[in-house]
Amino acid sequence: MTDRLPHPPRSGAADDTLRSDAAGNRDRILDAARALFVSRGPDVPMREIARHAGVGPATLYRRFPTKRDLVAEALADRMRACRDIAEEGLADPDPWRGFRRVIERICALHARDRGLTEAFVAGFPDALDLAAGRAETLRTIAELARRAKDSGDLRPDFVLADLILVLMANKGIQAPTPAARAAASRRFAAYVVQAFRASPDHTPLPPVAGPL
Amino acid sequence: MTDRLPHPPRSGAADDTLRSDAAGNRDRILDAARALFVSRGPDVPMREIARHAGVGPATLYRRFPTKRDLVAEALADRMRACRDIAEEGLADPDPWRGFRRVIERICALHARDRGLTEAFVAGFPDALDLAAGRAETLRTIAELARRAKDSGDLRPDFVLADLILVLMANKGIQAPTPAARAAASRRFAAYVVQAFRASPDHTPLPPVAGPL
DNA sequence: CGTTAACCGGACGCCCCCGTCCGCCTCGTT
DNA sequence: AACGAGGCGGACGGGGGCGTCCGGTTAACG
Repeated sequence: MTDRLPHPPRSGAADDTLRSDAAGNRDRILDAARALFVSRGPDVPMREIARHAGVGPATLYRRFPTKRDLVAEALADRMRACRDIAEEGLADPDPWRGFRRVIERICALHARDRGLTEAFVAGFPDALDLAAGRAETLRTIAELARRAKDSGDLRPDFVLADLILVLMANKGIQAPTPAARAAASRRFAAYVVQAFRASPDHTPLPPVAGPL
Repeated sequence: MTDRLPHPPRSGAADDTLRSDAAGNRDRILDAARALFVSRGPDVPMREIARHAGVGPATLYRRFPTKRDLVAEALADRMRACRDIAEEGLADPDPWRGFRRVIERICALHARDRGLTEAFVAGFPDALDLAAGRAETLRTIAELARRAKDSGDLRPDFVLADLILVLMANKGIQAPTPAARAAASRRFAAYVVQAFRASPDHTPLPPVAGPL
């Protein structure tokens, strides 16, 4: 109980006390995972990622015991991109233009790999990095939405859950090639922006949650 | 070549020269398939459907050699419902109101079971019944859209592919319970209607297909 | 340059799903 | 009542993904 451990219990963060080959493999695994998530969706077998990275399955599982760990690490920078997009939108002097660009850019980002959308929708509570990034992004967008409502451009009955709704819907868009999917998502985002825009005749929106 | 066959080559339609127990089993298989497609999505294993119907796997496979056959037969009435919805919309004296109702009702229908959406999006060329129903539905909606554009209520840059886009997006909507999914889809459909409505400031829409 | 501990990947066993074959059973008819 | 064609479901072999163990290998350090 009182023994001093030869290695301090590795904190959750990426341990940089990794042997050089191990670190290289780790990076290659992450690269392969990112590439495959984009090209073949988030359901690629772990095996496939390992093969593509040129390592054995054991190495992959040792470094990332569960697929969620791998996804979390692989998607960390995308999540940061989401945060940046939201903050750039908030920085726009015109709240509505900022909001609009946020919708367009986030849809485009999420059209690239759907794993990010899953992280956003489910917001899995493990993977703290992702959850934190998600929360901060949503907070920023909420503030942006408030300002856009105040300026009278965003419809007042918009709620933040509608953004999740749009991202889920965006995830459903399929196309034979990544380029086609991007184009379809772009058009979809344009429609969404139109739908969110305030309009003199505001037919009331159905409630977010169904009747209890 | 000139022999008269004891049984005429069974036409693609459901053969009614089926022994009574076989017919009963066939119906129970279809009921089980419909129920499971709704409650657990279109990816339920064939085994599960057979178990739920109280028959063995062989019986299921004998009656429906491929899963696509089963899906086609199970979804035939939903597809008919789509057709009816479209025609009722076309019958509405106000084209825009008809169009709007078609969007709402078709989204609701497709929110119930996603298998129908797959049939609509992919429009698989086997399963002739489904393909025919899909084609007729789309033709009717195209005509309705033309009228709604003429009346100035539907934005002129709407194309029929946008309906497919919306259905794909609708398919992406997830929720813990069927009721919640229905509610979310309802709200989504309302947004879509708003997006499709003609507006004085028509910011140009991104093209349907991306740059070549 | 030698030692050692960490790392590597091939191989294993498990489970689930798929599609098919075969011996028994049952409906429909004579 | 008895027959036979058609139907039935249990059982089989194949394939693929998953998560883990172990003997060989290699980086790191004295």
